[in-house]
Amino acid sequence: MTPHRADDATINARPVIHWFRRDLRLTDNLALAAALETGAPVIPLFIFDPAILHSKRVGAPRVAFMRSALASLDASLRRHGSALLVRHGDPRRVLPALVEATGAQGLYFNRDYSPFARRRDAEVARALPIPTHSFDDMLLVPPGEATKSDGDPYTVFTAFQRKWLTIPKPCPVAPASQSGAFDRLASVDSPGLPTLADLGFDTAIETPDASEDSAHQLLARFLSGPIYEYDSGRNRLGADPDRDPTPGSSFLSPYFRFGILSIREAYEAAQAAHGQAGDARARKAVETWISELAWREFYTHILFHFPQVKTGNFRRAYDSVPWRRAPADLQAWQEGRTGYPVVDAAMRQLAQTGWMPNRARMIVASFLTKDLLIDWREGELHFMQHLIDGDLAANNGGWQWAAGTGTDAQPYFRIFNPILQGQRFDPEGVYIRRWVPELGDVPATQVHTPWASGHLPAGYPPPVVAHAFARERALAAFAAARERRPA
DNA sequence: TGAAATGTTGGGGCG
DNA sequence: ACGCCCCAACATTTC
Repeated sequence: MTPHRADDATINARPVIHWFRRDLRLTDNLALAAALETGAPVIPLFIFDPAILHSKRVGAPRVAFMRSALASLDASLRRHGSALLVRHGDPRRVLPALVEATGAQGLYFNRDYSPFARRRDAEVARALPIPTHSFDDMLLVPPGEATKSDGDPYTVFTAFQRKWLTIPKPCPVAPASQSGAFDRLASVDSPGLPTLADLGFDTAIETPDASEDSAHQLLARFLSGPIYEYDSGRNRLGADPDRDPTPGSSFLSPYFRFGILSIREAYEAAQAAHGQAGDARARKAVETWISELAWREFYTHILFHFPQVKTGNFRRAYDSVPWRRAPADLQAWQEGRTGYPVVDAAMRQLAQTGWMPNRARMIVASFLTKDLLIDWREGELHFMQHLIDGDLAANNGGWQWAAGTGTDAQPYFRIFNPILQGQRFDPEGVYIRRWVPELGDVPATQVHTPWASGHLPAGYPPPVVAHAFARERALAAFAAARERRPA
């Protein structure tokens, strides 16, 4: 390392700020690395924005998970002789004040492509007297870089992915080049993190540890075997999380959501796994997992190019679907009391853990939008309030896909049968019994249709609606909407 | 990353 | 042995 010269010290006296947002890690963080490379002291900053914290889409589970990530980040920074500087308020006011107080000469952050964040960041840049430096860190391919030959964004996933796969992906920042650079972190006098109660959330579920180490452990375990069976494993709802915490899913989504794990690192690791796969089937499984990364990028691009999907159907043909206002049914779904065991198991897992496997998400989304004919926005909101990985773009995309209203959505007549889905993906009823204790003694032959035995176990409700009836009702409602306004 | 309805085929029971 | 029917198993179409 080159010794500092005196004039460097003078130049470098004025610090720069790294503003952490959805990149809560020190490893392979583009904006942070760039800030450190300036040679100036780097002030690591996080801002709790009440506008986000108190929005109806934000719930205690995700805030608790994020707080865990911040605590871990703060601890890491303290090991480097620094600390996370925490501020509360509107960044458009907090940042100018902080720049004034510290004499900072630059602001560094990684881009967030959501409509809210883009507007905020533009206004922040306008409000500051110093240059801002932003980076494409969150995605392997940023919005605008995977478009059709005429420049239009893709709205069909398979076409998007074909293109996405051909685009060279960035490599992780070499860790060695950074390790010494952490010496540049400014010493920060921070009172420490607010508690959940300080942030206005009284109770919260127990969340997974949100440290970078935990993310790396999950990734390593997933790569050690499950990734080679991912395409079937992700559908096994009943795998035992005590014996195998990452049975079929990677469980990395909450870590990607907050940038606790670098997407470049994960992609590079998956590419390596692909090269080491034993046979074509294993290679295909790895490709399936990589395509989930592509889905994440696809939906981020979709929200970027079509911000109106946040509140409206991507396919306007379904604008007149007569969604039912059925508060009791909605509540039964939210609380896992629909009388359909696999639906109830999944909804209770969500309430208790803040997470669900993707298969379960598809099942409960189909049930809400098709069987109950309740507006996908209700489901999207509930998911955002409970999911620790809740992300506007991915969640919205997933819900509109399930409802049939989205980009490249499944056709409206694809209606999941909650009994068959349970039998297929939880054949022994292990998943159901884990989350629905009332069904603990029901044998596998009855566990998906507990009403069929003639007497329901105490405390477990009869089906909220008969699936065969509900299916016909949904088909008629969607078909009528299409007829009123063809696609 | 559907499910149900409808169509086709072929084995086997039976008169 | 033959024709008839039933129906499981699979394929195709429809929503």
